[in-house]
Amino acid sequence: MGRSPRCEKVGLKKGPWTPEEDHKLLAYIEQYGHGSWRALPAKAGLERCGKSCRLRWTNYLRPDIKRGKFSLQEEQTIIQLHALLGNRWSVIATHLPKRTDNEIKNHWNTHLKKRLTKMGIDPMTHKPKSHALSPSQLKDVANLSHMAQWEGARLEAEARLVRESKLQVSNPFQTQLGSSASAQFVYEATMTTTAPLLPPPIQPLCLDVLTAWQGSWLNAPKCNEFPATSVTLDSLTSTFNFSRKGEATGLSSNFPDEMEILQLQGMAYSTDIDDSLATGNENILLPNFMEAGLAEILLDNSSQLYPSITGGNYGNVAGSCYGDFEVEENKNYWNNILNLVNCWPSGLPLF
DNA sequence: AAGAGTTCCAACCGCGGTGTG
DNA sequence: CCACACCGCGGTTGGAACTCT
Repeated sequence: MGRSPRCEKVGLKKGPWTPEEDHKLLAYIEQYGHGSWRALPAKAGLERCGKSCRLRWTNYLRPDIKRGKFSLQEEQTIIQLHALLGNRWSVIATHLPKRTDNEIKNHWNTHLKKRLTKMGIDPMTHKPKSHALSPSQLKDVANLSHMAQWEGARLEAEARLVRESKLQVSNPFQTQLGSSASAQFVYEATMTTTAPLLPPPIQPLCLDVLTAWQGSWLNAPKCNEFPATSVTLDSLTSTFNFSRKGEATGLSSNFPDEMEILQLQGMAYSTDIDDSLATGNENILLPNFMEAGLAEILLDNSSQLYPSITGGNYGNVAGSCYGDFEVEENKNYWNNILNLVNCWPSGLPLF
């Protein structure tokens, strides 16, 4: 059966979009919705193939897209979800409000992958490089990888449910909200606009695999033994101190965006942020992964904080034993992934 | 100032899944 | 069941922008 060529028709334009083309596409979709992408270019007066139009819309013109730098919170979420899901960018994008899968994929490939590599973590497996592990740890890692595969499959299935419920939202412009809307929002929108047939969003179970994973690290032999952790598994929030906007550990300068995300995700924080900033009341409850070491590790000045990572003399990377900093980083790294799941509020689905 | 090297990201390509007649 | 068309996804690329020497 041969697949027919798509964008190869003679006369169809390729390459960068002009403002005029953008305007045509935007105007058409706002008025009529995209409908069939195949038919859209002719109707909209564009000399492009439908596929090119779809890409331009979903990755650039959609009104709910946030552009610009990724916040630290977003980067953490990407890394944590990538550890569970791998390169399933569309699924990951459902957890990053206003970000497209293409943007996330680009950011991963150009920034995050390199930073993980520098940390001595394999960006594809999210495991420390194997030469640093003892045989018993390697065995644990193998077992837990198997469990993580199951967990990833479950999360992906839940993401599929969300996508399916989105498709049932009747208003075409609501469907254009696409990946940015939280599952709860989609569920509510669906319940108010279509027949009440959908089940409520699924509340995921605790991610036992990662608890086990962490347990394996904490029971590691002396050489790689982690110091007593300050982040307990059953502590869903922790006291987070900061002096003012952007100066806190783990918060980048676009602080309001991060709080917006936390609110979207239903994260608990006890004190009104603005009041705290104004009055100097600095104790605010935030999910504990916000204060963990990964935040600092991922900051661009990590080379000063962690000289061993970026070529300094600290630690013994070449041998079988990590330096204390790197051991701590690996522990925090997995704590963060675990916390992403454990911190998820009971009222919101993870996917 | 200029050339070389690097980074970044919008856009393209091709595959697989799914719907339809 | 088959053939085909459409859509969405992940991988890759080309060139603009930026940085370094």
